[in-house]
Amino acid sequence: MKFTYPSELPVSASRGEIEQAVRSSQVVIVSGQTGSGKTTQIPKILLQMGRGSHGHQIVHTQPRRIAARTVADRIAAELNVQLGEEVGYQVRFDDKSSPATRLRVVTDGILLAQIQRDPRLSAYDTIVIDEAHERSLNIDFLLGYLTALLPKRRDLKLIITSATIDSVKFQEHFAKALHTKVPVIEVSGRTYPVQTIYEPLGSPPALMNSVPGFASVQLDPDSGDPLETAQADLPTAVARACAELVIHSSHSSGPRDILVFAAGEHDIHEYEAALRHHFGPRAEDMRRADAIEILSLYARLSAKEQHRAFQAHSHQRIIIATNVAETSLTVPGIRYVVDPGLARISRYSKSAKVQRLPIEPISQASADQRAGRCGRVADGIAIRLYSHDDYETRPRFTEPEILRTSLGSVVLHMLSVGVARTAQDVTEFGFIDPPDMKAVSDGFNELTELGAIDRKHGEIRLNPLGRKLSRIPIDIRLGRMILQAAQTSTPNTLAAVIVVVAFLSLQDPRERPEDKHDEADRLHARFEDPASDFVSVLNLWHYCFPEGKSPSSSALRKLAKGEYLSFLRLRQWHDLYRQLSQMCQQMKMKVGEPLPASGPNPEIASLPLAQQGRGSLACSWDSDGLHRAMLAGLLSNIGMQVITDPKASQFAGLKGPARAKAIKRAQKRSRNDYRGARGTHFAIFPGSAVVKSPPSWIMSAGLVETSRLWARYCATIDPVWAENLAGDLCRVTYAEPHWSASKGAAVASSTVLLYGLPIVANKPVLWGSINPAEARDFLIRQGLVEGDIRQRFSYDSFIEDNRSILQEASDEASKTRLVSQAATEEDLFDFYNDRLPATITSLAALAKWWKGERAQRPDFLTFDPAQVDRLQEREHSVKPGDYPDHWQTQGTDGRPLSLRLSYVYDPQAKDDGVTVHIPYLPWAS
DNA sequence: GAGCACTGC
Repeated sequence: MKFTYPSELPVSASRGEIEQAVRSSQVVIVSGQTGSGKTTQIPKILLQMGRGSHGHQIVHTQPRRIAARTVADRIAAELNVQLGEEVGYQVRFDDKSSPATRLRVVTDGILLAQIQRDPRLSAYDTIVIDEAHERSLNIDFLLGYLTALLPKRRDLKLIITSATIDSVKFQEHFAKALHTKVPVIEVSGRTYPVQTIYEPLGSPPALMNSVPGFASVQLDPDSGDPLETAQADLPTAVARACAELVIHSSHSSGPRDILVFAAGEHDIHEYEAALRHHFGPRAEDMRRADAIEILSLYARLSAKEQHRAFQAHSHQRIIIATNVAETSLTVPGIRYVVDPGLARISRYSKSAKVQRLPIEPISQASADQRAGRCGRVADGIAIRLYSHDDYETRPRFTEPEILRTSLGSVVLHMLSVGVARTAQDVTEFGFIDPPDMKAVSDGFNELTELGAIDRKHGEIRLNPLGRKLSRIPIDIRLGRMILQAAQTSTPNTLAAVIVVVAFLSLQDPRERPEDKHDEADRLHARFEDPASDFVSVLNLWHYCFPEGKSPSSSALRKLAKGEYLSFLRLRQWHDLYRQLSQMCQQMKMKVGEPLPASGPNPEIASLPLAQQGRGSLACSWDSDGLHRAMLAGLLSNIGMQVITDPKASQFAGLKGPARAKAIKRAQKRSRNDYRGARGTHFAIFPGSAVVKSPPSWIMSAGLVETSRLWARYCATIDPVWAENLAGDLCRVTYAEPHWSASKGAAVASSTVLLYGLPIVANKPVLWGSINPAEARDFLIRQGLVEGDIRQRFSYDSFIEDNRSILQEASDEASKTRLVSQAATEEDLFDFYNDRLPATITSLAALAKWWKGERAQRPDFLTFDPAQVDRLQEREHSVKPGDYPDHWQTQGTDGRPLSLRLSYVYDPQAKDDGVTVHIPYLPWAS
């Protein structure tokens, strides 16, 4: 290794200071703007100091994969070593490191994952967290974890690099937590000055006014709009700012491209239309000498379309971009920036528990970052389309992500590493900005919904499912689907679920180029399944990866090109599928093959690369199994269709065909309206195939609120599936309890509610069982729905005694109580006793028979005679999904044996859950 | 009838 430090990089001058700080302190903060060279030079300084040796490494984290690769590449080149030897990198699917590696550049997610295996991070003696000011969930978790770890590992050094303004916050945090001095080393940037100009809506053209003689310059000779035109809206304000900058550029030399920031795709189109209107032929005819090329840039664009912004070009350019251009992508040659000051920010709604994407004013830090994008090649100018006062009143920083997302995965991670056992542990963990109690308890609730945790005496612990879940490197809801699929007996269902889960964790590989929407839609429609977007996904998979194998790169590239699919994302999809299925195999799950549901769709069969002969294969996984497994992760994303007929008054002003058309549209719209969990309302996203004929019940993989609450990918479900999966999340209400002479039983109508949705409605319940799932099951299975049970229970007296009370009970709660009391153990006993096979003469035989019953009905309470003593405890808390029972049989000694379980409604119980008293009496007659 | 950007054992 050869250590040289380019003298033109500002950080080189601070080398001595940095070395000194790292020697004397455990935590060092290096702050500096882009271009200071801190990212590449600091690791070199550390290596030269001798860190990253004696069996320990230096780990350097980057927020993005590409960055991790390129940083490692550049450092290796500067040190003149082979990449993968002393300097290596590790990102998902790609590990270029060796035993000789002393410096490992990784994404922050990789380091986070390593904590699980190696909680003390003993592989490292130095950790560099780069770009800490981005404050992503991963970075905040890492910094929080390291806050707790550093006192236990005095030999471990932490270097944080960040933008200047954030460094104070990091310094204060670590100084306070570790009771030491935390040096901050300021490194100047190597950027050009940027002039910031404020032009709020309706104001005169400030840039031109600052240049004598320009005030009356025409925006463009062809459009005839003078610059003074008061701009009432953002698109015209954007156009005027660009016009000013174009004029400015014509009077100066050097780069002249303009970067316009927009909040989203919709805004991009609006700005583009305004710009084309203003620049007229100059924006159309690229053969003109003064042509202006208008491009857009956002993440969902195809690779080819994105690439255009980075290609060399001769004419002036205006690039309209979303936030991708703020941090992830650096557009070269930008001299000017136009910043309307808005962005879509992801927020988590605490009341509705859904993700929201509102358009909000950006923070000062974000505005400065945007302005900084034009100072990289020459003196720049940034025009802000809001006032200086507006800027001053904005928040200093964008709220860190940890305060804006659901915390389920953070909590899961903390439980699995063992740093938290209560919600308080989480809020008191060393986070720089600790989330509040409400957000944390929501995180715990999410884990409860997924069945990942058990609560005991105020302490929360991961159960086996939760422990497995924490090992699966994907979103926890998606991980839950995998674990559920692993439990189902149908072969190959797990493989199908993995295909879908992998799809859902990546960007959709289906592309829709702006000018070819229709053709792309038409081609993609071949894969559509009208009832489930997830089956569509599988159809796409079978088309792209017949036989489950990835075709050669060139074949896949060719296929992708003609089908409006992204080659890169298809490959990522396949990579992730492989990673997940290998992992499942390691966790001893039977994966199988994701074979087509029912042979190829005839449409698909006619396509060139289609797998012929699939039709002869029997269905290898069942569609119900796939959807049931997925539902385990999506319980709070179910929706019930609400049809409200449009009112005539809505069409009062319309006549004839126009009226008919409006009514039809309103009717269609009214069918796409769903009541979701916790009183929310949502609609199927127009891109989903399910929207064409909205089913009465759906589940959705992802609810996001923008213009309204949209369900992105959907599938039809049978809501009854949710009942067993939800367990004690379900609430049961009873109505109309009465004595039915024909059925010979107390009968009530029960409704099972999940998050306020009636997943099982108006089902008759016999004996007022508190477990309507069982009762319903019984009624159907035993053919008792129409009621042929002879009246032989001892209900008469109970009903006689309580008839008036039952009829008078007005509120649901008291009805519930009464009906529950109606279920006495005698009734259960009689019923079951009648069904016991005569051959049973001992508890062991009873258990055997019972086991057979359970095989068919897996939610039965486990009954093991060996555990009988345990049941003698006076009180047990039993989930409604469990099935306590009541048995009597004869022992080998001829004496009757009985296990009696009875329900007792407990009005004192805080939850709607039911406390069950289980007196166990091996009867001695 | 239309959604910001990242990331993982």
